[in-house]
Amino acid sequence: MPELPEVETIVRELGPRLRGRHIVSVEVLQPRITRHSTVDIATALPGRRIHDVRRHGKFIVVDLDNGCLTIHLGMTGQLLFGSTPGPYTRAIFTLDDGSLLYDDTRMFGAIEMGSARVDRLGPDALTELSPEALKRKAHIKAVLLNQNVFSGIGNIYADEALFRAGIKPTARNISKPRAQKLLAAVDEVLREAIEHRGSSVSDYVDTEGRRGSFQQRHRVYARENLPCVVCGTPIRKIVVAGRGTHFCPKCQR
DNA sequence: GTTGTTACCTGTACGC
DNA sequence: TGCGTACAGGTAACAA
Repeated sequence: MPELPEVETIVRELGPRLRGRHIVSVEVLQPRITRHSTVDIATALPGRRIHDVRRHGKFIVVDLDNGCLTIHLGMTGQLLFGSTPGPYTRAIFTLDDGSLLYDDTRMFGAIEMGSARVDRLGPDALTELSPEALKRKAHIKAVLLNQNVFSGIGNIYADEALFRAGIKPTARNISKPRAQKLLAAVDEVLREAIEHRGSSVSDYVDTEGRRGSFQQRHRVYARENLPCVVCGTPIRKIVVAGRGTHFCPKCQR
């Protein structure tokens, strides 16, 4: 499931490969993936030149000579160079020097013209964040997952950051010192994950089909009933904000 | 405006 | 082996 570190890894690979390239044609094999687009990308994109590729939260933004294209990988989206189309290929971008496939088994991802959805997001989680933004009544885990507060954090890194900060996922209205500690943990865990090219938990791979390795460093996520790496207490799993949530009942208060 | 719940979607794991 | 069911979690839409 691509969160900020996985998308950052992909964007770093896409940039050098796409900058300056021209889009020759686009074939949309599954119309559902363009459900958010008010413009038909198959007719709008051919002939356009790619200026740059950047990221905001979990969104990939491809800057063109006449606007931009936004890609969200959802749960299972993949962008692959030099790959053969398969049963889950949802779109094929033919460029002047090759092709780029968009594969997505569950089709939670989306491709659209413009940046309407990106414009509504909160600040990127890797930028300077204000602890005041975390001052909310909802469970702190739900606050971290709220992309309008700040964008890029998903279920894995929310659990990992809360563990490092020693904060229980169900805490509410946390104090400023605790919020500052949490923001530092968010920054630390995201940067560490980027160094390891993200976490490959289900089927995340980069543009060359390679897996990340940060899942080997998870301290709580997907470690239910295993001993806490700090105190040995079994890691518990509960549901918070409708998501599987892993934490150490002793280390996190 | 804020918060919580549900739907969408399909592969995988599990029990029978 | 084959079938049915639960689960995983990204965002959007809806209800309270």
